[in-house]
Amino acid sequence: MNLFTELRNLVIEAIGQMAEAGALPAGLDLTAVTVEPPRDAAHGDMATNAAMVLAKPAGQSPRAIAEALAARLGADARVASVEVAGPGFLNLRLKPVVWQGLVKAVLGQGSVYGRADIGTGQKVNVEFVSANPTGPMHVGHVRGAVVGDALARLLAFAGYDVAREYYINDGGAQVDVLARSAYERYREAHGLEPEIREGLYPGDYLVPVGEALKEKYGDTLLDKGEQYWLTDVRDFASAMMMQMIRDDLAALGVQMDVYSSEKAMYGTGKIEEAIATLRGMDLIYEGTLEPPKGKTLEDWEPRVQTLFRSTAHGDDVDRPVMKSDGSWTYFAPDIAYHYDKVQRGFDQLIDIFGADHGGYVKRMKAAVSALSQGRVPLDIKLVQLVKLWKNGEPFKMSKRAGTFVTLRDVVDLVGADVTRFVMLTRKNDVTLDFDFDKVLEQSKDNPVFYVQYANARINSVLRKAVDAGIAVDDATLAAADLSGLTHPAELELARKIAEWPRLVEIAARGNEPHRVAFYLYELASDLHGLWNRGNDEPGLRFIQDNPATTQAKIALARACGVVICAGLAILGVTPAEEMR
RNA sequence: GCACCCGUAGCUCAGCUGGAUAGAGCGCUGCCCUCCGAAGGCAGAGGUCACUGGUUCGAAUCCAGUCGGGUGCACCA
Repeated sequence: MNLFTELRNLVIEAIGQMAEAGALPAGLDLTAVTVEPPRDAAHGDMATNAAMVLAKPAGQSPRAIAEALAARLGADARVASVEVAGPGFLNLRLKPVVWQGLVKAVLGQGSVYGRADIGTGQKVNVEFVSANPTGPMHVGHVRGAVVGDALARLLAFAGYDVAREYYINDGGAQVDVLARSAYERYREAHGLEPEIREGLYPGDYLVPVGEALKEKYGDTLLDKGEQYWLTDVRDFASAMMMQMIRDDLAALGVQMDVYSSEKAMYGTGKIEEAIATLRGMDLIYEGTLEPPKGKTLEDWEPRVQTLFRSTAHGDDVDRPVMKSDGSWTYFAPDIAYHYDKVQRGFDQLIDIFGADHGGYVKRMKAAVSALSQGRVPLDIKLVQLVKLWKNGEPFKMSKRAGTFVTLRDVVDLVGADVTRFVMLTRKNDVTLDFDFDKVLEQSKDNPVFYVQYANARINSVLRKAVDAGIAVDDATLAAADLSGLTHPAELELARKIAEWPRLVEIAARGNEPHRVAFYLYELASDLHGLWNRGNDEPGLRFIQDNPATTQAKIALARACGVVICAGLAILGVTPAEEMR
């Protein structure tokens, strides 16, 4: 049930009829014809640009087309009035019965209302977080985790077949550092003084790892050279770190479908295969890169390396896949990993990166473009920094991890629901201020509270109705007589509810889950507005003396609640049944 | 030097992939609670959409350039 597509179909039909009648040329391209909510409510319920879009190809003036089209649209049973406005807009007003029907439809469909099928079952892979398994997740990861997860939920709601994936960066030097750091904690567990040298990870989250190592290996690793224990300790420690990360993600309500390991790709031939494939396309060559300009590198010297001709696919310079010593760069397994995703049959890939990886975007897109022969689009969302505030000043905390604020710190302080919602109140490419005081405030300034409060009010009304002996289950409400819902304030709320499917489409097309958060705020605002008007106009209150009237009004409130819950589900936020 | 992101009300930010008189919250100003739904409500002021060109019926939105701010720039991950 999407009123906007229904009305657009009406417009398209009318244009077709005009073409048949000879009033318009046949075979016009109608893709640009839109039916949208006008920005100004005074312009009616819906507006179409059809006349303006068709004027040129039809060789007629916009107003002439608009007048003729208006006559046909006005004949439809759903349309109350049509007017030509401005440069050729057609403003439609719909009859109250249309909005009443919408409320019924929402109640009938329940949580699937708004579910779009723009995905048509296409397989999408959303890769996010992908933090190094060297410690607990910190705030910097939280935003990426929330955005990725909400995006996955949004795309699933929009009809895509979504897989959430985490790429474990366990193949590089940083896990060796982890192993050495854990080894010191292992020595510590034996009562020896740990030597946390410069460059090792000092966080005390490694203390339990040291103890676990002691439990497993006893003293057999003590006083042995690194070559004896590095591999084992590394695997052991990174596995423990991954478990911790999984727990952190779970605390945030994020569940991955697939964990892929970088290390696991070494020795399988996958990297070699991916590079060979590129080589077969003449995109791999031996060469020397120019030194970067404007940035002085003291130790720069020309080196012959194996390079990927990423410039052939839109990058600025070619990128090395092999170091001068013959080992792979980080980029090589990442190419292989993305190649693997392509081979697994995904129709679309999405990566969520931290903004500091912005320089990596073009080469990754180039690689996917080459390896999929342009078939699989890769969208990379860069997630900007989160600045933490408390008591009006930048917030630093070092509970257990050294110098950074962990995911757990944040979730423990404000809860997963608040964390998630607030992280989605900005689009991804803008920095976000996270103020611990404000996000916990119970007032209108706080969007989380505001939306939750709206849902709580709706539930409160439902409970009161039940207490009064009025049946308010969805089936009853959907079948109730809603003809009493005619007040402009009530229809305005219905209008907002009608926008939900449209919003889902827009948000999903742009991979922009934050739009859902903003929509919910607006929807809550309309609900609160209607509620407040009940103060002055008792006739607008949801609970009335007449049970039938009450049912009609509650049907509207309940429809609003259905959408709030659906929206919150996409954000991964639990709806509040009541406020405390 | 190059690339990417950002620049919208005093502040924090939305803005439907090109639509009409550019919106919201905070802050500010003025009204409104003996009571009936006030963890508030109503109304108002506040804008050269960084700047300059271009594309067209129409630009905050697309393109080019300029100016500011941020980030990243061989052999790290």
